[in-house]
Amino acid sequence: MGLKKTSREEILQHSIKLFKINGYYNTSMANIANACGLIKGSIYHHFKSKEEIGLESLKYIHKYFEDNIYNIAYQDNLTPKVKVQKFIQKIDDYFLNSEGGCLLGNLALEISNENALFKDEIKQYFTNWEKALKHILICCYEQDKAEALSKRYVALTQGEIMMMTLYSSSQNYLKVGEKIISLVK
Amino acid sequence: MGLKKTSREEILQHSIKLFKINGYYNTSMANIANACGLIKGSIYHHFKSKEEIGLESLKYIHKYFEDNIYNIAYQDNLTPKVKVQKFIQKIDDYFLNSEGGCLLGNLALEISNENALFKDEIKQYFTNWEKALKHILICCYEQDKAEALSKRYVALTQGEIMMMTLYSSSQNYLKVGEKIISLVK
DNA sequence: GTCTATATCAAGATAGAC
DNA sequence: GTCTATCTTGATATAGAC
Repeated sequence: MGLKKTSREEILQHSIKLFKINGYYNTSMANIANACGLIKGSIYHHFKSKEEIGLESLKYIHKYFEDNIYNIAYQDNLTPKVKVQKFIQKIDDYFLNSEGGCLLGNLALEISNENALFKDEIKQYFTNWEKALKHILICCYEQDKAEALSKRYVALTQGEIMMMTLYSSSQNYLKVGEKIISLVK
Repeated sequence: MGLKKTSREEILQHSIKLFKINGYYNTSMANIANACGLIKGSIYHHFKSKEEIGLESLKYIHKYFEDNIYNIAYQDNLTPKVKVQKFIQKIDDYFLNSEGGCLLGNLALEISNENALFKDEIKQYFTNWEKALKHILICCYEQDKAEALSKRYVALTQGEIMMMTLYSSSQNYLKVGEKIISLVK
């Protein structure tokens, strides 16, 4: 058994958890290193700066959503009803098990004003979320209506994640998904 | 004309703006002092710590909402329709002119996990917001429905503030208020 | 009430040994 | 790839002169 080599991905996963729960500025390189069983200097072998870790963390989550959730909307062998059910199911699986809520939503409020790269990534994440949902809803609604519904439900989901985190209760969050599913006949 | 004496309130107003736009941890005592035309050491004459400024900032906003917005719901000389119109109008006036969005929403995601005092204040702010809206909606809906609608609209408002800040567009935010108003006949 | 000056600590980051 | 050690900066906070 060789010695454990810490991978970039492993560092990102620990970073994501810390950023979500404690925030970006309130998470130090020492905190990240400690979570990985390293000391802070060692992290710089894998990433050139904290900002790079932050941006890669956002991209990592974004890619997960693209590959596992948004893509459901474009699997045109599925019926719209099945699509929306799978889509919501995957989103719920993620956020009901995500301590600290939504990293991209959190950082949108914490630092998107300060960092254009972070802001662009976060905007793309939300824009593509809306696009995917719209692509499902287009089955039952005209363009403008489908788009308006999608935007509203992404915003509402973020608002409910905020409340779920604050009140430690998933009750109202879950109703959002049910409502979206009911929009598709 | 005597020399300007900096008041606690003046410091809070500058702090609130900085916290909203740049975040809590990313705003330093030096930033706050600079905005007030002081140097950082001087702030400690007015507040004993940054944490006290943070908590007082939350309470300051919360009190503004209580005294100027939530109270509208309890002015029982007004009709429900007028109440909801004034209520929404005041909220829109605030957030459409609030660079950086909602301080209490922002700090809910940035640090409520870290600071129980902050978290309690933020929860009270949202709970009282929901209660006030429910008190208006109770004219047209039964208890449970009024409460569910209130919670949903507070969450949606926070989600739309997030999107408004991110995309620099108030279009979707404004539709939320229209929808709430239309709920009351 | 504000200033200068400073104490103390923790942050991000780098160099070089192993 | 990880470590020890260190550099530099900026953070919160305090003491005491004016």
